[in-house]
Amino acid sequence: MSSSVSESEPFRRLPQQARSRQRVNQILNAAAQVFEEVGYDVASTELISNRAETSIGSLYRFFPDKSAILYALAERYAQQMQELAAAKMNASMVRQPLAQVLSDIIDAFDSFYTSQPSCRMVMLQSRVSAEIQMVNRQADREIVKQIEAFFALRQPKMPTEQLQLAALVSVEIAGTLQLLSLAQDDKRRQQLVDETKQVLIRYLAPLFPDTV
Amino acid sequence: MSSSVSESEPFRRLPQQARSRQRVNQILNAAAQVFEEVGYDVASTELISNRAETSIGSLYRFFPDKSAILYALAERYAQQMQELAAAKMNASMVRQPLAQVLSDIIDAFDSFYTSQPSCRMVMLQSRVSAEIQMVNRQADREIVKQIEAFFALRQPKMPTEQLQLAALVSVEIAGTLQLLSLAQDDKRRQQLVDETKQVLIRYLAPLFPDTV
Amino acid sequence: MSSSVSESEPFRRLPQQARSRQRVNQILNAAAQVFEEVGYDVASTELISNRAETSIGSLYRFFPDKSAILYALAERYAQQMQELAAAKMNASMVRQPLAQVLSDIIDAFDSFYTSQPSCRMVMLQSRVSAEIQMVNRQADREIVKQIEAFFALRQPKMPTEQLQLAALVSVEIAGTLQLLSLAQDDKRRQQLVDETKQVLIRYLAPLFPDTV
Amino acid sequence: MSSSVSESEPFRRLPQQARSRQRVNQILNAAAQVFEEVGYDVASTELISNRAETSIGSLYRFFPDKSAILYALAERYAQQMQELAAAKMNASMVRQPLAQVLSDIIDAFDSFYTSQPSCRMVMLQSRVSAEIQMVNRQADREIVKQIEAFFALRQPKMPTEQLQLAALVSVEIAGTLQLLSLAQDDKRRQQLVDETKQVLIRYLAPLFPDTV
DNA sequence: TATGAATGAGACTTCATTCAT
DNA sequence: GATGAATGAAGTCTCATTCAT
Repeated sequence: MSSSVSESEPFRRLPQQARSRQRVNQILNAAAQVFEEVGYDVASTELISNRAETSIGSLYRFFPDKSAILYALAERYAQQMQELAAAKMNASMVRQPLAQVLSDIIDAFDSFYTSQPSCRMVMLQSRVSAEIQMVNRQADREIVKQIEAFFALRQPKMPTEQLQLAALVSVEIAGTLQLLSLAQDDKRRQQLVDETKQVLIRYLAPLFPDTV
Repeated sequence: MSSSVSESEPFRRLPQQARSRQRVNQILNAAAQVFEEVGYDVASTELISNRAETSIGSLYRFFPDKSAILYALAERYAQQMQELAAAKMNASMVRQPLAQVLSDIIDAFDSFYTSQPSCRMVMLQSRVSAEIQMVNRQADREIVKQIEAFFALRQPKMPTEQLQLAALVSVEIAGTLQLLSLAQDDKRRQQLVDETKQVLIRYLAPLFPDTV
Repeated sequence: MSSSVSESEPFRRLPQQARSRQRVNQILNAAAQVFEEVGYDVASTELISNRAETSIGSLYRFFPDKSAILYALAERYAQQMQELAAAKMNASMVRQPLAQVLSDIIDAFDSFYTSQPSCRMVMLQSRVSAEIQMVNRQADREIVKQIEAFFALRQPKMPTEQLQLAALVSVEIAGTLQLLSLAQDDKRRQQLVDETKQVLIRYLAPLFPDTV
Repeated sequence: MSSSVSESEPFRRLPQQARSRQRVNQILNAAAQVFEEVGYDVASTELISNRAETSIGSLYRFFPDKSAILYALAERYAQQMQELAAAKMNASMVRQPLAQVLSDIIDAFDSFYTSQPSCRMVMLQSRVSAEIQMVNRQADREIVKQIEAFFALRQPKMPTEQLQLAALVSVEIAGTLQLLSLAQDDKRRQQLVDETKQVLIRYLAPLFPDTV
């Protein structure tokens, strides 16, 4: 079985891992599509593996069960968002006006969500599932921490607890309004994006009085 | 069939309706418990009917399928919340300071959620399910309209669209932060409740300059 | 409950029975319709009782279970056919040519079946059900006996066993071809009716050489 | 998926097909037994899969629902009968006396039915079910066509319509009498078999005057 | 390692039948 | 007697997961 191809393929050391990673991504991409199209509950593992052009057996090689796919997907999106946040909220932006930074990051997230239509459903569903299983998704915490760190740079004297709270509340607000905006038509979505900026600015301005 | 006995025995229908309503409530209460305990997906109609001390057949007499129970429950909660909002935001409160009204209503919702532990899960899950089925839950819209009307009383000159947007955004923010707060310990929850008030006041104050 | 109408209805002795009979007929008529429309298996007792404008409880007052309705219906049809056969095959027809008698009776049955569209399904289904339960429907036997008796009149010297066999075979043939004919369009049905006459004449002629 | 492995391992598909076919046959054989023992309605798919020593899931991999099993079984029997008819009624028998050919084929069918006790029930039930669903079973038509072709060989000048009618009527008569005979004890069954031959000979003789 | 046939627990649902009113 | 809500056994079928090839 394996002997018939043993000489024909030159490189095999690294590709092993690379192919696994590729396979995982195929599956995640397929799952993202399928979850978006029919919802998590209705999506069957068979449908996902078909869409990924793999077998169901391969799917289970990489994911212990169906929910693991959802979580991995949520993790992947969360990581991408974290990178986005990192790019827009790093130390070099500390001197920028807060309104500018917020506006930029919210626009960036809007672009991201818009270009990843499945993200919305994955986020919603993984949130509900995580709730039920009382799982605290690590990636979510990360982004909050990042923003907290950014806030700390701007207001070093503020107590950690308050920084944390502000970061958490900001992320939560931005998250829901974002999710809400994605269900609307384009005009309405833009309104909601703008309103999100307003909400956050007004909320945060008193906390960062000299850097707005 | 039902018309042929109309002259005799005036209250035959009524008791039946009452019993039906009671049965429906038994089932909804049981479902609320079960959904909270094990989550919507894991909850089986059999488990719900057992918990309701009814037969599975009776359950299916009143609800076409499991999701119908979820929606009915969400509807019931939504209606209760609507009544809560109506009580706290009626015309007689127009002259009260906005901060006061907001604080009261947020506290009221906090009490409500706290006393109805299943509400959170039901809201989360029905939101996700509704998303998938693109169902726009009427009850959700109602509460937004109510708040919009309240805002209109305080700022009659504001364009409808802006009123709408402010109401929607406010409801959405209060909703998530509430949901978030319920997952926390008591101290943290109180912090989040207070922060919710802050967020909304700061967001709404510029829109209602003379009535804060 | 029963006191409120006790004086208003004058006659009550006989009507008791008469009403029962009427109720039974309502149910049988409804069942005939429903069986024809959706088939025996799919027909639910609730649907039948609704169609009969009675309650399901009443239905079960008169029939111990669902199959009893089918059998009662089959019995009713069988009895009607028996009467038909009796009318067309009595002693006064012994001197008529056999071909004439056969033709008349087959036409009579054709009219009967055509006017009772549900008969076909009832006969088919009750036959299968009876097969399974190894029930020998009495009414079926009756009609065979009747024809046997008629044959005996025309050929007194023929052994009973042969008479029986001829009667059974004739009834069976006429039955299937009839049932087959009813599934065809009008022209084809007439062809089959005519062919049925041919088959039986040719089969029976040698048995009744001097009375064809 | 299936194309990417086409070059290696030439018989991967074949064994699978063979196993599938075997599995299908297991299920059909089990179903035949079960249908005969308890009747179609009472037979459950679970019972069938147990009897087939398979899982219910496998059963549903091959058959969409219970009725599909019945139809497949009916189809299988019909095909076997067709082959039987083909063997007994081919062109080489055209010069044989018709009485001989009929006798042979009726005996052959009698042996077939006797050796396949479930056949009777399946035929009866599938006929009723097909009636209800207005399905015209192809296999039934085939055998009629075959006999029609055989008749045409013997009487080329007879109009097609008459050939068709004669074939249909013959099949129908042989079918019922066969089915009837199977419900009888051995002696009676033989009588009915003989009588079936008589009926058909007398019916067909005038149509094929020079080849009886 | 990849495959996909096989598994079977368990979900949803129906409907014949009962029985309190 | 009549009613129809209630019952729950039993059915059909799905799908996450396993495992032989």
